[in-house]
Amino acid sequence: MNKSILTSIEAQSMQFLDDLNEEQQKAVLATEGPTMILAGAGSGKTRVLTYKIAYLIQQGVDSFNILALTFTNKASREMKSRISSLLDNSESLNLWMGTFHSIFARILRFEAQKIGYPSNFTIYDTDDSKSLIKTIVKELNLDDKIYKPGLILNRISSAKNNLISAKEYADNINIQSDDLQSKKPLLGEIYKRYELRCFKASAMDFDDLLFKTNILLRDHPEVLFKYQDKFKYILVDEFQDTNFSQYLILKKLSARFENICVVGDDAQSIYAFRGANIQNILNFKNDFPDVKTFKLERNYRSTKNIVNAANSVIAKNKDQFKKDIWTDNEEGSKIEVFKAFTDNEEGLIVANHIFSAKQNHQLNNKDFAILYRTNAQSRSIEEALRRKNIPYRIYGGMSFYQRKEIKDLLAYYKLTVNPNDEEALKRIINYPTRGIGKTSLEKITLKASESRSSLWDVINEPSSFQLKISSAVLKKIEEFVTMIKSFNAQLSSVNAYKLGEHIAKSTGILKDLYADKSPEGLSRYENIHELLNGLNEFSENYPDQSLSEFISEISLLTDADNEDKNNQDSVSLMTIHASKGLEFSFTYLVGLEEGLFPSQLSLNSRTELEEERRLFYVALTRGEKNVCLTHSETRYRWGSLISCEPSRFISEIDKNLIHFNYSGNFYQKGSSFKSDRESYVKSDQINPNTKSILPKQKLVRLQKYVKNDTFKGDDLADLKVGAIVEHQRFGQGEILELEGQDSNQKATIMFENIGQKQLLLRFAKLKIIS
DNA sequence: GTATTATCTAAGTCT
DNA sequence: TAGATAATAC
Repeated sequence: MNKSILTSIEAQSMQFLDDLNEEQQKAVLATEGPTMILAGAGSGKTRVLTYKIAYLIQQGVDSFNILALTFTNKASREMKSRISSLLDNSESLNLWMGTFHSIFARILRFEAQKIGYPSNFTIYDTDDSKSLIKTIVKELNLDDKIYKPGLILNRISSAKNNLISAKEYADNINIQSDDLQSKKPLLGEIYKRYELRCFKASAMDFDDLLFKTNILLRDHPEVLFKYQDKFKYILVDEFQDTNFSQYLILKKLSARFENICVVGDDAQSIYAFRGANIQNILNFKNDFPDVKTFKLERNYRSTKNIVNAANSVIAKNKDQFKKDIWTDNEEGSKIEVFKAFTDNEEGLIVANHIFSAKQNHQLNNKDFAILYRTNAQSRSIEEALRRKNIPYRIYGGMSFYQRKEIKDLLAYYKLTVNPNDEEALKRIINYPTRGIGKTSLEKITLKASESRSSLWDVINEPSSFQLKISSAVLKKIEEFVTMIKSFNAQLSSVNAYKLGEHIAKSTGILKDLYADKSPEGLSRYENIHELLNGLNEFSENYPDQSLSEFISEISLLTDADNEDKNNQDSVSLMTIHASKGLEFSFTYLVGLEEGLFPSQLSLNSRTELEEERRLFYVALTRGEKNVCLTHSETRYRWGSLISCEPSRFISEIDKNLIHFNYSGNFYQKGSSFKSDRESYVKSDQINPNTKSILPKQKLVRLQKYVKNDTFKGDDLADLKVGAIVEHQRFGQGEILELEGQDSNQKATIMFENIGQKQLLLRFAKLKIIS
């Protein structure tokens, strides 16, 4: 071997390692065999993963043989680009890197036939799943107040995450008695039907992507062998948040080479509710007895005060691994606490604090983050930021792809790709309205379930199902089918953007939204264009990919994956869950109140309360320089005002590390806080350039009112206020008021027996009595 | 079948 | 409060 090449490689690897501390280096160098890296918050675990992959490639491992599972697709993009710059080549593009869901969706598409699915299967989101469950509950004539779709989906989801099939679920005696006790004995039956319907619709839900992968690897040894051989090195980020289903996939895939490296922090496990299991860390030690373990305990992110405050909180949890997180960073300022009287005031306090911190510390908006427990809390914060003219961006919440207009257009795309997609079909068969209404759809659904066919089968050949529908409607159905077929025929021949645009135009969606000139209508129209722009971008980047690939791409996007298009400098608003892995110079934690954080629903059990505490730990450790906590004495919930106690988590922070920005006893209400409060509220001046913060809904109502109120007095038909008229059904009455003109003229009539009614004269057949 | 209005009920976190 | 559903009118 040429010695000079070897030394240059060695020199390069040395360069790598120089960026890492000793423990990180050891973790990177341990490439062979199972390794577990327990990495505290801010200890540079992403860095270790990135360097480890770069090191592997540099050591001659083919990048095609590396599988890396990250928590978001964005994280994977960032990691890839960092690896590229470390290696100064484009090898990272060949890596199999992404979220569990997107990686295994990709594999499932490739191997779909083996488990009886077509490769163009669609992915049902939560709304689709709930809607399907709802139909099933209705079909079984069950009470949807007992069989709530959301709860049922949770139950099915956790079954799937524990690899319990519908049949196993229904046959299991323990589960049966559980469900009987909760008065839902037919859950197993619903699960069975749900599975069948998903299969008929060629659809998989989120959990299926993992569940079916397990089935695939279990029932097809040759497939398992193929991927075992392919993924010679497997790396997993955020291992503490993997569930049993994911763990089993990892275990199977790594069984041959056992080159598996997992990175995680039990203190940051916050997804138990979707099946994540800290026990996986323990299982890992059992399943891979010769595992090498590394601990990263040095925090590079936060000040001493923040690190110690977080440590003092997490120490209250009984269930945890011993760790000693420390930092060499400056001491920094104490955790600050502010109290507000209302949730709106809480928003103002935060907005004002950001406003002055920005000036005092010369910071940009993007150095600030406001974190909350529930998405609903963002509203009052947003309003305050708008008043202070501080640009912000919300991550999560009602995400772009969940909007009605977007889902409508996407449903057309989905149906084009997979006509069996029942939820997509139901969504758009009568949107824009084409005269195929509820009754017709019910008839079609009935025929479909009678013959165990898909809705598409029925409408595709109505005659062979003896569908009893008027010929006029039948014709409309036929037109609809022809339209979808024509889209489908263009799938492989026409560019994705061209076809997508064609669909938006020819179905009338664009026209329909264009016609709506209300503020919401306008924004819906813009949203459709945004989707089309995204599609166009996709088409330009991947010219040979069809609409089909676009659909599968976006159905697994996390909200954190969406890049800020304008790359604006803005304050980040998100739930604590969404903030995992991120860091911000100034972090605000709002709504620290009992019943909100910790959540009311977590107070029943220690395990759930401990998860809330870990969540608080995650939140605290996002902050680099400064962490502010706020709580409010009152808060609107379900439209009514409730009073709130400060969260127990505030008092769990070491007293020496926290500063209450209101004098007097913390638990004493009222007090001299008032002066603080006044100074905050006073300094808030409404910027005249800021748009009205009147809710959109109200604006619309106002416009409607103005439009209809053009009182013109009597018009055609000689009808006057005070005239006595007779109506076919309502009998005699007196005209109290007339409004509108021509064909829109409307009369308010007081009928003798029925009382006051408003009728459109165009429709109401009235005889004039006097 | 469609459009408007009235009533109900729900918001915990995410793929 | 606000979105979803049921009721109502044509």
